[in-house]
This record gives sequence, structure tokens and C-alpha cells, in this order.
Amino acid sequence: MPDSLRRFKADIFQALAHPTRIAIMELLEGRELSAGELMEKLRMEQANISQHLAVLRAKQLVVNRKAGNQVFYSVRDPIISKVLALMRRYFQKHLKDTMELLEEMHDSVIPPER
Amino acid sequence: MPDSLRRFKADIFQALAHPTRIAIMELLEGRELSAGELMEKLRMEQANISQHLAVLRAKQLVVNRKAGNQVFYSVRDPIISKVLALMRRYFQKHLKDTMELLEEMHDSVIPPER
DNA sequence: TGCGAATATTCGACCCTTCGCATATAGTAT
DNA sequence: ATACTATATGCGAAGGGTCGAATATTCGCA
Repeated sequence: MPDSLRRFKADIFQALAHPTRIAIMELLEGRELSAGELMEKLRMEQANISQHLAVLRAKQLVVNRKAGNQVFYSVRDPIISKVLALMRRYFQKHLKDTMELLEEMHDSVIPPER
Repeated sequence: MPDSLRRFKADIFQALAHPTRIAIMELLEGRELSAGELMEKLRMEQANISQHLAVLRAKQLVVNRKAGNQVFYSVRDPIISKVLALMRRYFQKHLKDTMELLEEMHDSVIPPER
């Protein structure tokens, strides 16, 4: 496989390599949401969400549809959703190790989420 | 889904988000290779391969087995190979768009590979 | 046309990753 | 022990990603 293709594939993973973008992709599984709805569900700054959407758009992981004042996003190809689903299986399978790793990683105490 | 888990999942993608590491994972599909064999197949510096292996090890995408003088690597869970396989399907499906994107991305001329 | 709402883009600071180089560790053999 | 091979780790420089704040664009409506 030529390196240019591998670089491209790496870029796709790179696009998925951010918690917010994963959250966006998971929220978009099977349905369409506007940028505003995403912003509200994720409780993040408008500009920030928009930047992450720009990344996902640039790598063509999502497509957008303008409807009046709003822009609706959806996942471009269900294969990507399958990838995310596989990842969920992977995490369930290795949940114990995952937790241990998590603790090592932020090696002291994980602040409680609220 | 808690954000800590999503961060962890993002880290997995991050680990895959490099052409060299994708190459390593693909070479390891279904078989075991030593660090030296990987280095030779990929024609990269020893230290560099070793650093990439360290990343893959840290995220537990590969496991290693010491045998005398050498260290053999293999993929920890075939689910990850499935993810890579899905990605290959995705690329075949969108090959035309992929190529166009590639040209936009290094938007002038792509230096010939040798 | 002008205004307000929804979304996008730009900018600068900070941080993290990657590379090459140098060095360290682990194992084998003599 | 010494020497040699295989692999790993530490370090600094360069590059790229992420964030918040400010600004720009696009659309609908009066």
C-alpha cells in the first residue's frame, strides 16, 4: 500500500482522535442533528463545536445539509459508525484493563464527573 | 458515556493516527514479527520504529513476547484488525473522493515517492 | 435594506507529538 | 568480564492540533 494512502488513512483516525469529535459522531449515529443541537447536547462553546465539525467535514466523515438558518449534520457512510460500534465492543471486552490504564494515565485520582 | 471513556477511546484512535503505526498494525495482521523485521520491512530508523512500538504498547494495541535476543510483536485483539479491514473497505468505496481529497490536501504537486 | 439568529473562520497562545541523534538496557556468546 | 546484537529510552527542535476570544458570513424576516 502506497504511503500516501496510509497517510490519508491516518488522517481519518486523526479526525476521530478527539473526545469531542467522537461524541459528535456518536450523537449523529442514525440521525441528523443541527450544529446548534450538537452544541447544546455537548455543552461546549459554539466556535469550538464548529471547529470540530470543520475537521470532520474536511475529512468527509460527515455531510451537511443547509435548511434555512441551520445546518444539519449526518454521518456520511455507515461504515464509520460500524468502526465506532466495533470500538465499543473492544472497550467492553477490555473494560477491566481499560480502567487500570485510565488510572495509570492520569496517574493520581480521577476527578469525579458531574 | 462518561468523558473519561471517550478520552480513552480517542487515545486509541490517536495511536492509530500515524502512517507508520498503521503500517505496523497491518504488517502484524495474523502474524508475529520482531522489532527488527518491522524495521527492515518499513525501512525506517531503529529508534523511530521502537518509539512507535512504544506508543502501540502503551495503548495496548499490541503485545510483545521476548524470545532470547529479540522481541516479537503481535496485535492484542483481532477486533482492531477488523477496524483496519473496515477502513480498507471504506477507502475502496470512496477511492475517487479520496484521490481528489489527497490532491486538495497537499494542494500543489505531490512529490513523487521513491 | 437592516437586524437578529445560526454557523463559520481567523488569530494567538499553549501543549503534545514526531523526528533524529545519542545513549542506555537486555540478551547471547566467547 | 568483554564484545556484539537487538531493542528501548532520553532529549531538544520543529511542526501541528486545540482552545477561547474576536470577527465574519449566511440566512430569514420585517
